[in-house]
Amino acid sequence: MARIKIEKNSSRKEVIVSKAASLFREKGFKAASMRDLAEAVGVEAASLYNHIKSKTELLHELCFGVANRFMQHMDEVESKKTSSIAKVEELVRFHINEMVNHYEEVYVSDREWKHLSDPYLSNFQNQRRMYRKRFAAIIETGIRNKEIKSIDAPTAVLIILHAISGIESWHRSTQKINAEELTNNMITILVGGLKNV
Amino acid sequence: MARIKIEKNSSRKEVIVSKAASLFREKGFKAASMRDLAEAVGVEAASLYNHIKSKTELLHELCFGVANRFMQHMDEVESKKTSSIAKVEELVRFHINEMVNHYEEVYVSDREWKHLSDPYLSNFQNQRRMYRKRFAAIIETGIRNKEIKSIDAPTAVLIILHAISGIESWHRSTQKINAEELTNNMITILVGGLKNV
DNA sequence: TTTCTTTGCTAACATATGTTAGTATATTAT
DNA sequence: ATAATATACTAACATATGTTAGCAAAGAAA
Repeated sequence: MARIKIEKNSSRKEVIVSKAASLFREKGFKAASMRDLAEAVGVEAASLYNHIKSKTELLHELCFGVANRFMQHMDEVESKKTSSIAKVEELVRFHINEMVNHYEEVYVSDREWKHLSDPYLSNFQNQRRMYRKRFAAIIETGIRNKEIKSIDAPTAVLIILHAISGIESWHRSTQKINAEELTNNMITILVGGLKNV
Repeated sequence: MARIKIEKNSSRKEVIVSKAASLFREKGFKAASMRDLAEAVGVEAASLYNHIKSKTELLHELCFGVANRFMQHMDEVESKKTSSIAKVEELVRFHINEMVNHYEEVYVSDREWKHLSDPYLSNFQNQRRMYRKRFAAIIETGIRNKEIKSIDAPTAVLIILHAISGIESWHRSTQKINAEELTNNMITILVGGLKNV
């Protein structure tokens, strides 16, 4: 009888969630079927329901898992006593790092959250809005301090976040430059583009 | 009997394609059903098939319509005898403009092309790859001329294109700054981040 | 071993979905 | 007015999909 293989310190549910991430990334949430997922996991579709409640639950887990990590990091950054530009750089580095190392989950959370349903949907949207507001506030402080060019802070946030999500293309490209070089290039352009000379 | 209303100089098919764009943008290609589309158009689902061949055809029309406009613009830019940085700026302005004024189509083309099927899929992917290569080539020339910072050109392209696709968030935000201001801010950060000082 | 719990399987369901057939009704051309 | 064409409608189909019910087998606990 087939059985879901687990690594040490991981539940069967975690295996399913992880496979779901890569499937949702590849095909999109709607287009990825539970039968696809079952096959990826090596089991029949019905068997998945011994471990999860529903397909949507998989999306919850992924989206809120990612959102929580970012929120927690934001807390940490805000509490530091560094310059605004340093904070921005740290946020950017964290985003890049997450996108490089937890590609599938972050990507899915970013692109597929639309398919959440209330109350999760509203909750997620609020978190997202809050995160961006806090990011923008840091930039605004930087502008007042003359560390950062005088630009519209929400626009800057929007540019930064979306630019980073472009790492998706990097992941799929055949001749990748290495991750460190990628990070440095992104910092140069994004943070460099903000800095007051 | 219900009838699809058309404006002057537009076919019924164009009305359908346009409504499809906004539906695909809102719900995603897979999640948007032909019945949804029919309702948006004001007609029964089966009636749509007097004008279109299939649901996928709608996606073709949208994706290739957008891709062709960008390709043609790239031809124009390349043939100009301006500096590299000016070319980059013109490309960026065009992208922003398209994203602001043809939001739905551009967005759908950007996010939903995965659901094309071969041979269209490969064709689209090739066009996309080509476009980016040509964009990167312009940046590389700029680097050799010392107009542009010494960075990895493909990474720069990736950042620029994805940053612009972030205009999606701007479109949905309640308190939008105006389009011109948005453009200027984006140019400042993106082109400013590239320029050699 | 015996009992209990976990995990898997087959079968089936209800529903949603893209699409086609066949027919009726407008609109346009003769 | 008549014929021809374009457009719409109802009904139905085949298929895909999320999920549940009921049972079997495997592993852990006693």
